[in-house]
Amino acid sequence: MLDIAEVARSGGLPASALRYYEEQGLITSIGRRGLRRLFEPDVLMRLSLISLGQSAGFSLTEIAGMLGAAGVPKIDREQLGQKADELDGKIRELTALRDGLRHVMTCSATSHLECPTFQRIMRVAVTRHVARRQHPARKRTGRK
Amino acid sequence: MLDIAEVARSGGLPASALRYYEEQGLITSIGRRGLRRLFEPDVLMRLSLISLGQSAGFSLTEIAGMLGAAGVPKIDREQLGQKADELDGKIRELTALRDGLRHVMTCSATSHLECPTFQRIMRVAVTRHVARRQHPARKRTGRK
DNA sequence: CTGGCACTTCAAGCCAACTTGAGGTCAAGA
DNA sequence: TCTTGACCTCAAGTTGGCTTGAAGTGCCAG
Repeated sequence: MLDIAEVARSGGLPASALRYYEEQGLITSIGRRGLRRLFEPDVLMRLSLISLGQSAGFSLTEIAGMLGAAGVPKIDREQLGQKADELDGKIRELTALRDGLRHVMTCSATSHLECPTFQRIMRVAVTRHVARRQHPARKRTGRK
Repeated sequence: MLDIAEVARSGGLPASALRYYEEQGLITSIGRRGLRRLFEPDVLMRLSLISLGQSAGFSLTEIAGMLGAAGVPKIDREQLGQKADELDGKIRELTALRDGLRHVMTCSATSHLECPTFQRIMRVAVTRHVARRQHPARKRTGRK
């Protein structure tokens, strides 16, 4: 059993964030010592996954969905597959974007927007991206 | 020359967003017809790149930096390399995350947090991720 | 038993990225 | 010429993900 300060320290985020996550149902405290929340060590793994999910561009709500509301993995397999496919698309975009950046570093066209190699690289990413914008896999709150 | 409505239509985003982007220096209108902004067709490519950058998790400010403030690609090569490296890391994380999701779909351990295969897959992503959180490549406004 | 300090709650604030609304302008068609 | 409707500006509102501040509580040290 870890108290909130320990979780905060090992998890690398402020206690306020932990309270917020609990409020949002992303983590659960397993009891109290006095006022202080107590967590199982498990929560650290969960925090890592949350952080990972965030950096993958998912909202806390979506992450809550993937993790299962209360530690229970009541996750819908089909939905998971969808997420995985979304990630595939994103990965390909990022790869193209990265290649684009690397190309710009070494190519010395005055305007990269006119460099054919750059255009070719970017066209891949952009068309994929636009396609996904037209058919959003599921509701997205903010504009992508 | 495209008027704002045409850009909005082809670019797939509302005119309000275009005005906002201009205000933020991400795009430039090349004149007015009456009150109405006019843009060069170039702006469409720029918009795609902006959208792409956003989906890669960069802020509008960072994107402005990469694109060069005013169409000029006054981009610092070293900084670009850094961005590319960041993307590499992110790509590896997303790949692991995707594998994790696909695994969860097919593995029927009652709690995935206890399934060793899942743990192995996730450990890769998580450790990379945590490492990057400890040494943030550069200032990040929002918490990752 | 008495502090003190780290925790607690709750409300309000903050930033990014836009959107919405009120009130204004102006080119183009009838 | 005169209307009309799509644009304009500027201020304020919205959402997500937290942080901050004020006021309270309770374990542990002394």
